[in-house]
Amino acid sequence: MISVFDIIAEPNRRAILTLLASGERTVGEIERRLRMTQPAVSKHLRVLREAGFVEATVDAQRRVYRLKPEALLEADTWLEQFRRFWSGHVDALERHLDRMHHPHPKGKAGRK
Amino acid sequence: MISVFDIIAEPNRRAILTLLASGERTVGEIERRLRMTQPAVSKHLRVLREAGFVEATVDAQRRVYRLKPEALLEADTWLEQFRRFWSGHVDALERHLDRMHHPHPKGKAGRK
DNA sequence: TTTGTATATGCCTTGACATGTATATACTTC
DNA sequence: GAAGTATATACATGTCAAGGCATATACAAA
Repeated sequence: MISVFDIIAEPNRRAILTLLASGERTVGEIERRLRMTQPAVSKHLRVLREAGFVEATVDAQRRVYRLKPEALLEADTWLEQFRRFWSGHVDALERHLDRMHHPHPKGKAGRK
Repeated sequence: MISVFDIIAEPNRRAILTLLASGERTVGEIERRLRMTQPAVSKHLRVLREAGFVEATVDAQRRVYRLKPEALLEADTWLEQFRRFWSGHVDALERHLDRMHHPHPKGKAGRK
């Protein structure tokens, strides 16, 4: 089971996703737009397809690929836990950092 | 230059970031909480530190690590381009998917 | 049916990275 | 200073993924 994070770790894959965010494309279009070799594109598309990030419909010899944005939700959800740090005002961040600098009341590790 | 996406692609690294989101910790604390070996923790922390995701202060033999949340902003920013797909109402997504199904008025690729 | 176009796949090489074990370093306490 | 604690680093190893090239497959046009 490959994770969302593995998917978006690859730059070319991110580029493909970004491109598809603007509308569906054929393999050839992606190939030319992103200046990748055709096999490279096909392979990335396969990964993206099997992971549920894109889907394709057949048009004669062409395959038209289309984004399945829901798949990215998980990554966004994970980032949510950090969003509080930068969203809102700088103050919120500052207050937090401030808090971070004080010793937390956790179980003091050094048992010696 | 290692990217944000490479950083968060590693599960243990994500775990460390999540843990640090709740407050600063020493290496030993991380080690025990996440049940990783000490060298593993140190190595991931090194990567995180050099990439600007955490910082450490010295306390005798201990190093207290602390999150630098700003570093994650870039990932959040990248995801922003997809957020419109799922944010708001289902309608928004449906309308989009609908649009995606229609042939886009791009340069028809097949020049033959 | 031959030729061209569009996409997928197989094989191979290469490089990056995560981990484990062992060890070095620094500090502290006795 | 000797022994223990906390962390970093070196080295060796295994895994895995990305890319290149060649080729297979499917469809189309002539």
